[in-house]
Parts: sequence; C-alpha cells; structure tokens
Amino acid sequence: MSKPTPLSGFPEFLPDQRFVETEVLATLARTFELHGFAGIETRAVEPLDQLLRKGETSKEVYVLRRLHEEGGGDAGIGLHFDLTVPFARYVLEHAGRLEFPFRRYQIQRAWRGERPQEGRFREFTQADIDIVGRDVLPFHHDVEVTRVMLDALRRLEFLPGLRLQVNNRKLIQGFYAGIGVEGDGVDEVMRIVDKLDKLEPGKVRAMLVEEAGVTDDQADQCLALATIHSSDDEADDGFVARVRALGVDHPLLDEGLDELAALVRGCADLADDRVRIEADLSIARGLDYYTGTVFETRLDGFESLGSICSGGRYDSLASDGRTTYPGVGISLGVSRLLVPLVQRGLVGASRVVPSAVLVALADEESRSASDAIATALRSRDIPCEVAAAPQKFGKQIRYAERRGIPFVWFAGADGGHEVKDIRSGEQVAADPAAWTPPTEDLRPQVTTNEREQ
RNA sequence: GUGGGUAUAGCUCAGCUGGUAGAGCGCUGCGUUGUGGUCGCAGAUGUCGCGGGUUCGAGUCCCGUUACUCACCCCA
Repeated sequence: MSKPTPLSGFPEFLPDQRFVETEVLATLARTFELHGFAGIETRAVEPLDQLLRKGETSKEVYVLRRLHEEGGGDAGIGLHFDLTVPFARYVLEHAGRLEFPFRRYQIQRAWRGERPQEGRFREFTQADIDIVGRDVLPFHHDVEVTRVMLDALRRLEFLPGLRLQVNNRKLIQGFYAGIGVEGDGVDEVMRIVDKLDKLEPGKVRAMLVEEAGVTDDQADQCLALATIHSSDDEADDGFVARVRALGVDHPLLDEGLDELAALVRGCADLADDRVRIEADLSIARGLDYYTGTVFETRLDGFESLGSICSGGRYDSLASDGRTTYPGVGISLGVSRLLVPLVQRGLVGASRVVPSAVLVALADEESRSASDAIATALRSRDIPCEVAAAPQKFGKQIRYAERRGIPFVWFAGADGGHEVKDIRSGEQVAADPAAWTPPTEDLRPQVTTNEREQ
C-alpha cells in the first residue's frame, strides 16, 4: 500500500501533542465541574431537518449514508456541526427528567464540510458550557458562564494571552432603533459592522450606505458605536459614558448597556495580565440566534485565527411550543486553539511517552525480574516500561533519552538495584518498593517555547 | 462554491537556458566489545504526486488530473 496522504481539515496529533490536548480537556472538565456543571455527551448525529433549520444550510453538514443502502433510505441524518443544536434537541427531549436551571458542559467533536484553513477544520473538538432555564433565566447566569470560562482559560497557563470581548445585542438593537435603523436592515448592518476587525472603517462605512441602505448620519453613528471598547487603563464603566455621549435614547439600549456593564464589572476580578475581558461594541456574532450577551475571544499573536471562544445569550433556541428554554453559553474551540500552537511547536510535552522509568533488561533470562521491578513501581502509580530488547545498556539509555524518559532502572546480578537520572547522570541505589521520582517527573509536563520570529 | 500557490529521501528543502538525484537534520553501524548525550568515520533510503505530450534525452517544458495549501465566503 502506498503511503497515505493527509486528509485536509482532519488534523491528527502525535502522542506528545495529544498529551497537551488531553491535559487541556481534563483541565476544562475539572474546572466546569468545579462550577457545578454536569458533563453530558450527545450522539454524533441529528436528523437533517434539525440541523438545517433556521437557515443553517451554510454550515455544510456531512450527511450520513450507508454504503450498501437499500431502497429509498431513511429520513436523513447528518453529523452535528456544533454542540448547541444537539443540546437544544437534548433539552427538549429530556426536559421532563432534567432539573432547571440546567447547567451542563459538553466536550465533543463536530464536523463541517467547509474549506479548511488555519484554525478551521472539517473535524474539530469543541468544549461548550451552557445554562438553560425553563421559561426564564436571570441575567446573572450570563455573568456566571463568563466567569466559568475565564476561570478555565486562566488555568490553561501555557496558553498565550487572550482577550474575551463582550457585547450585548439589546444594546446594538436599541441603539439602531434609536437612530432609526430597524427591521431587516438591523441584521445586515450588524453583519457589516462585524467586519471592522478586517476592513478599514471607511470601507465599512461605505458598505453600510451601499449595502445596508442606511443614511450617512446613521452609518456614522453605527461606526461611532462600534469603535467603542473598554480599554485596560480605564475604569470598567468608561465605555458606558462614551455610549451615552452619542446621544441616542432607547429603552432597549439602556437595558443592554446596563447588562454589559454588569457583566464586565462582574468578571473584572478574574482578569489578569494574560486573560483579559473587555467590552467591545463591534462584536455582533453574525446573524445567529443570540438575543443579548455575545462573546468572542482573540488569542494574542493569533488574531487571524478569528475567535477561539464564542457564544452568548439565546432566549428561544429551544421550545416545544408550550415551554421555551432560554439559555446562555460559551463554546471553546479546542482544535482551533491547540492545533496552531502545537504545529508551531509553541506548546508540547516534556516527553513522548508516559513512562517515567525505563527498566533496563540485562538479558532475556532476566526479563521476569525486570517485569517484577516494573510491577512494583506500577503498584505505586509510577508509569514505567521494560526495555524492549537486551541491548547494550548504552543503547537502552539512548532509547530512554530519545523518548524523554527521565530515569533508567538497573538491576544488578547480585540483587541490588540502582536508578539513574539520565539528565544529570546521577545514579543511586534504590528499592523498587520504596523509590519515587520527584512529583514533576511522575507525569509528562506541558512545555512552552518562545515564539520564533 | 470562486480565485491564486505548491507537490523531489522519514522531516525541512536545493536542483540554473532540458543531459541520467543532492544537502542539512533524522536513521543504522563502527571508533567506545554491557552506561547514552559530544566528536569522527562509514552506510541505507527516492515510482521526483499521477497520467499523457514535446524531445535523441524531462525532476526541469506543455496539457490534463489528484492531493495539499493560501485567500474570499463563513465560522470554533
């Protein structure tokens, strides 16, 4: 068989890279559980009509088909393209057996058939947290999910700095209504304003007039609003005054502004130099189901990746006609975040195998003795492996060195034992029933490298 | 879906106006015969993406094709 070529958009990690990923996934799950979120997993497929509702056809759903399909086939199922749509279905399906407000986390793969690019894949992992209420969900839960995700990002200490950008759709819609932009024009204006991070303000202004059909004055006001963001060196409510200064008056604007200010204020204590939060009034999140708070997250030095962590408030994603289930959630793009960092070698593992110890093998006759040493170490939770072949000890040490295994264990013919730290060369007598490596050597560690220019 | 770029050793890549395949790293062995790393010496490895064409001769030029990749669109 000839050598297989990579499949575009389906990234795979080498063992040390996968180690970084499992560390991230474990940290996320642990943090979410610390905040009382229960883990769930939904099936990988949903009925096509569920996936394609609400004009989501642009999501490029992968449709499932049996290879040896007989007759007309089934109604049609496809792989889910995010975790929010399956979750909405899950809530409706199990509503009778769930406690509300329901807080869950969900870490799974999703699939989209779009053209792959840096940070954009056809198969990728997302980590979602959502809180869903029955009929009502108080605003303080918006603050809560934000705090949970900030906490999780803070615990991923090996990541570059990042900036959580928050806005509020009530604020935008109230402002637009206050200046006379309403109806179908609102979504179009938001979509165009959302491009401010890529296009010149003048270009965006021109698009607003030409494509969204707003007046020059309205375009100026929209731009003035969108360029407001809270900066690090001012009091957290500074942006509120600047919005007020635009002189627009609308009840929805007031409500959104109050919420946004409360959110930023409520999360300020979790921000530090590396993980920041700011109000950014250009954030709109396309034309999705969001109705209030919206999030995006930029990774320092990787702004071109787009948002690595997005979400917001949706007041009616799930409804059975009698009851509606408002929710608020954030989704972290684990693959989008990790693949670029790992492929550049900016994060990695201190070794490519879990083994902390290689038990040397003198000859095949003594394999059972070496196995016994390994068993003794493992009984005390020390990961280890026995040398594959009784090569010269120099070769066995090199085997360990190549893999980053820090210790090699030698059993003498006289029954004595010695363990060598191959980094320092230090070799000492040791007892398989008592010796323990330093804590930092017990498991591989996530390592970071300075970014090469 | 639209437009550009690329495809040569395990990896990163060089290969001129066409003349029979190269480097670095890695790998294997030896020096050092059962304690590695440094250093030195030696060695192995290629359907030059695939198919066709031009030519005495194609990695190189032309056509087609596939894959990868970048941008647009959209998004985690």
